[in-house]
Amino acid sequence: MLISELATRTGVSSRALRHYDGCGLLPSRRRSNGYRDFPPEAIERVRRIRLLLEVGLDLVAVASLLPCFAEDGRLAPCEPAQERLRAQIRSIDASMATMRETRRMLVAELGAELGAGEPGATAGLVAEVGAASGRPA
Amino acid sequence: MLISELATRTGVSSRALRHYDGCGLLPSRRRSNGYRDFPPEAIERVRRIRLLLEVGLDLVAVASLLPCFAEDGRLAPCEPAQERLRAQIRSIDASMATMRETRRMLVAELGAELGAGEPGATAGLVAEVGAASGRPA
DNA sequence: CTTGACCTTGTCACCGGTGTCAGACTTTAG
DNA sequence: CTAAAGTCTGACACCGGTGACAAGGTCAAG
Repeated sequence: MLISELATRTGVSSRALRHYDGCGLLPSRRRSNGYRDFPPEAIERVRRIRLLLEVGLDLVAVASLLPCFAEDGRLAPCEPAQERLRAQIRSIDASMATMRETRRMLVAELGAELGAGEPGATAGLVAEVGAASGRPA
Repeated sequence: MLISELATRTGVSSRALRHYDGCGLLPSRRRSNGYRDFPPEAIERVRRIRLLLEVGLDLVAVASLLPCFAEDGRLAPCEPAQERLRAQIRSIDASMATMRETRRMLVAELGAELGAGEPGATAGLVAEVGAASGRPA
C-alpha cells in the first residue's frame, strides 16, 4: 500500500511514517516510480512503534526493541527487551519521584500563603492534592 | 557584586545569570566599564528564580511570578501567582497520570511475558512496582 | 610593558519527533 | 493538454535552558 493509505489506516501522519522509514523502522519496498510500497504487516508494525513511543522510548530504543516482538504481537522474553522495559520503568519512577517532590514544593508554597486565608479554599486545595498525588489511579 | 561572585555564591553559572539578566529577571546596574553590578538582593532573587525553575516553570512564567514575592521571600497571596502555581500543580498531576498509565502499559507488557516465568522474578517486579508508584514519597 | 584573569556581546549546538514548506516527479481525471 | 492530487527528497522550525566558543574590552599584578 502507499504511504497515504498506511497513514490513514494507522492514524499516523505521512511525515512520521517517512521518518520511521528513514530510521529503518519500517520495511518498505519501492515501486518503479519510487513510491514506497508497504506490506500489510506494516500496519501492525506501526502500531508497535507507537506503543513503544508512547511509553517514552525514543526511536533508537524502538529500533532496538522491534526485533524482539514475537509473531503474536508480544515482546519476546529476550533479556535485552526485558531489561530495556525495566530500565524505562525505573526512569519513569525516578521522574515521578521528582515530580512528587516538585509538587510538594508547590503545595508548600501555596499552603504557606493560604495558611492565613479562607479555610474553605485551603480545604479544597488540600482535597485536590490528596486526590491526585497519592492514589495509583 | 560582579557576575562571577554572584555565580559563586549562588552556584549558578555566569552563563545562566547573563541569560536571566537578558530576560529581565535580574535587576542589574552597569559599572562605567560595562560590567554588570548586582546588588546583594540578587542572591535571594536568583534563589527564587531557581526555585520556580525547579518546579517546572519556564523563564516567562518565572518573570511573571517574580513580582509576586513578598519581602519575606514568600509568594504574596496575589491571585495571579496562586493561579499560576495551581495551574502548575494541575499540569504535574496530568503528567503523573500519563506516566502512571505509561507505567501500567510497561508493566503489562513485562507481566505478560513474565506470566509463565519464575514466580520469584515476577514477585520482585511487582514489589518494585508497588514500592514506587503508590506511595506519595 | 606583558601576562593572565575576568568581563562583554553574539552565535551555534543540543534534544527529537513532528509540522511545514519548497521544488520536482508521477499518476489520474477531465 | 492541463489541472489536481499524491509522492519524492531535503531542509528549516520548534522548545528552552545551558554549554561552549569567538573576538574583544578591562584591570590588577609582575
